[in-house]
Amino acid sequence: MSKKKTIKKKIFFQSPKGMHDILPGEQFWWEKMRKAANKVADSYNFLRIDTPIVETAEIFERSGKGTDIAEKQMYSLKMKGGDQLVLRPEGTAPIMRAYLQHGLSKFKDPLKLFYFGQMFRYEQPQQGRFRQHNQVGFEIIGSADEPIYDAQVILALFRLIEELKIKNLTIQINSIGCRVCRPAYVKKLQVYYGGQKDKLCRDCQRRLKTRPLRLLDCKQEKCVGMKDSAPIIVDRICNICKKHLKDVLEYLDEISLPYTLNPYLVRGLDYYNRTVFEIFSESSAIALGSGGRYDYLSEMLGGKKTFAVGGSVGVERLVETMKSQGILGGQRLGQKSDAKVFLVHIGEEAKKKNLVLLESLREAGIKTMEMFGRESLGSQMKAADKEKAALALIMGQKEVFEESVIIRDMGSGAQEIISLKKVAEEVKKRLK
RNA sequence: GUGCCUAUGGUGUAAUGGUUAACACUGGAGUUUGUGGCACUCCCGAUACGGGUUCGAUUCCCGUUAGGCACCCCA
Repeated sequence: MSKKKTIKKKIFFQSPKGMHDILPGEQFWWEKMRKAANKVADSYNFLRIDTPIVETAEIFERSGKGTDIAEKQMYSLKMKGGDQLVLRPEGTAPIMRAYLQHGLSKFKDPLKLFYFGQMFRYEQPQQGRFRQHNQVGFEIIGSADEPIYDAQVILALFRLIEELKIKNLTIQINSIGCRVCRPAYVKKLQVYYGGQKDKLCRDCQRRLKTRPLRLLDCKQEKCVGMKDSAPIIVDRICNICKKHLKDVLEYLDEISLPYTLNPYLVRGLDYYNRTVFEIFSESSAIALGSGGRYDYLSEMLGGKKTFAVGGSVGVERLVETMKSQGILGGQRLGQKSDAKVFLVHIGEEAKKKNLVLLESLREAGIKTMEMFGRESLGSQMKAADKEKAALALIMGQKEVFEESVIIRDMGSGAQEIISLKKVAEEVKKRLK
């Protein structure tokens, strides 16, 4: 092995597992995401909120009690003073924390908030699952548990995904009841499954105690068969919850959103009550977005009773879906600049003058490209061609002396000499 | 955390238990220091890492790391 090689190997690093660089060639989709999120938020008047990327561990320990997200998948940081901070694994609890901390209930009721930020979960990466990922979320927080808010959150998420031209969306929706009626249902479920415990898969035998609702969406064959005659949650919830669900569905009907009532849908986080939902596109089995009502979260965080509903979409999943559905939005994938003017210099003096020319074009609002590192005219022209420039501005010794520049139409090859003073004007005229 | 599969230049692919690891694209220089597209020439650039078997390993074996898929879980 040569010396050169060993040096190279030593400085070889890669991004941490499950975390990715977003390279220039991909920024196009991300920009599209940001624009779509801002547009939808703006048109429904959701106000942007940003919370720190780290929070006190206890926020998630309380809000995510009993879930893998809070108990196994958090990146935790031990501070010098001894307190524990964690990289946020989800966006809702921090927002509720901010809502309570700043007394945002005084600001507006209900308060509609949205966010776009990074979340961290320590888990095995696979398709659509990363250790660092981005979510866009919408939350409606206030003093009333109006079912129309549930519909509004779903609507906003749905429109956001639609805005990205992702096709054939469906919404799966369910109600998981409230404090009053859910425990009775869970008990019935445990009795039903408990009676035939040995027929269950090993995971489900464990879940029977810890997370009985999860039995309903187990994918193991033997468990799937049993769920058909299992008690159905929407039949067992209390009348108030039933009414709430019915109203949500009616609102969705009113705005013609395509939903399916899925009695087996349950959610990961325990702060949810009543409405839970997930949004899918035809092409993938993983949810693009999800959410639900979380009327108990504020109390779990030590605040007073506050009603809330919210949901989020996974940005990486949306980008992935856009790619797989061939959604490019018209522009080339590559890093081609959209600048149309290429500055070419011949010689040192011309290079200096081009720096000045570049500035005056910038002041005139004209985007330019150049390759100051290249010296030969030929290779600069080649570059101008490759970058698909419409015009080349060529400056040589003669032009420096005459305070002029050659303007060349890259399409026709026609060129003429014009005075430096008139360049900006002429370029603008030609680009029209 | 568990299971299965994978790992060759920046990208996509070849090949081999034995000389200098091949091809295409991309990138750079030139043919053409006052003019691009085509063409031609040249150049940069790789066997993920660490062990083992062997006279010899990029190839076979083990471990690690990373990636993919599935489970768990979840956006």
